[in-house]
Amino acid sequence: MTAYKAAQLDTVKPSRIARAADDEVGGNGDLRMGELSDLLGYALKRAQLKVFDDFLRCVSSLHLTPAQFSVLLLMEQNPGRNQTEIANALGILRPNFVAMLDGLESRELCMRVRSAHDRRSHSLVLTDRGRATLARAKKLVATKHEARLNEVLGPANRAALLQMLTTIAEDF
Amino acid sequence: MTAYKAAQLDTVKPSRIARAADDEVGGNGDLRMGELSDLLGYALKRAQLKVFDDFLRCVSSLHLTPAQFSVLLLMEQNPGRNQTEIANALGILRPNFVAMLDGLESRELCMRVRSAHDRRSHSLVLTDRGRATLARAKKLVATKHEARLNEVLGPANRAALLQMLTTIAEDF
DNA sequence: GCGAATTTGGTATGATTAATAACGATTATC
DNA sequence: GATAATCGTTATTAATCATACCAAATTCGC
Repeated sequence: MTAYKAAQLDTVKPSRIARAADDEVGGNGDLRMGELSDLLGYALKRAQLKVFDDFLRCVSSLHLTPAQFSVLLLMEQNPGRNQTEIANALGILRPNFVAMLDGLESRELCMRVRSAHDRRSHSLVLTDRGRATLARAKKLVATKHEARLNEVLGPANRAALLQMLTTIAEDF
Repeated sequence: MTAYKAAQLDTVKPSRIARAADDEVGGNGDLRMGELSDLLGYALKRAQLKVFDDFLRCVSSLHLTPAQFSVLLLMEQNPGRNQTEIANALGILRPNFVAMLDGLESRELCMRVRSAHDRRSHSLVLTDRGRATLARAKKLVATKHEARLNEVLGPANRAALLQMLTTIAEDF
């Protein structure tokens, strides 16, 4: 089946597949990881930590966290939206979004602008500096961070991985 | 290449692949997610949150978090190891592991036993109740949690996903 | 042997993230 | 025009993660 073929994609360290089922050591000392090696959630979390760590390294010169980067990206893609909309789109709770915006605004990367039609809400817009910083961040992410993932996984595997993760996030 | 073939595994909601490159809405209201949809780290985190959430649901009757489950698993696979060894294997810092063990021990799922050879260290062992709870947890995880992932992804995709995540966690 | 350095479990503490309740100002509803 | 809902915000708590440090026990160098 095409399905089984996927399981043996060989650009991804085939040696790992050959591990005996019950004496994996997962790189940690010499402890047996047992069925932990087959737990998707465990692998998911470890991978996520590594990827976030690499992201931070790659854009460290701009002092942007993954969360901040995603906020700036959404502002660029959706100029004029208010805090609730941006926060909701990212799964950030509105109260927690306030301090985050304070930080970005104090660095003059974005601005809260009182909306004319609804004077309760703040339209969020990038400043010129914000746009410039975002552009530089995008370049760093593409050429350093994602490029590295492409090396390790191969472009096709990376695409397949992204698709499966999106599927889990949306249809699970 | 076999690589490209992986990218079009079609058991995983092929409709998602067809999205236009620049007006994805990611399920959130109607905001444009932009290049966020192509950020592996973003997809990784969202998927991880969903999976952990489902894990919690599936084993809620046993009141076990993913972290607690992994600790019990490692105790079973490596009986008699001390706190430092178990914590290190899971990437838990020793100070933070203390309260965690306090919780498990107070529920009589495991015990700290003074080692005879080295009276500083505590050998960690599962109690009978701990073994029983772990067995039930394993069953719930396999038949509810991982089974659900198998449904959404298909078994082969699930295996490929697990392998790629492990690759990232280990060789990145 | 003996003193110095190391290791183990533990405490205290701080930073970060995540979640809930509530409030003033504004807008929408009826 | 009174009531309800929404927006940004504050306050607060819980959970997670990290660092520095301590006493007891062990190991190492000599």
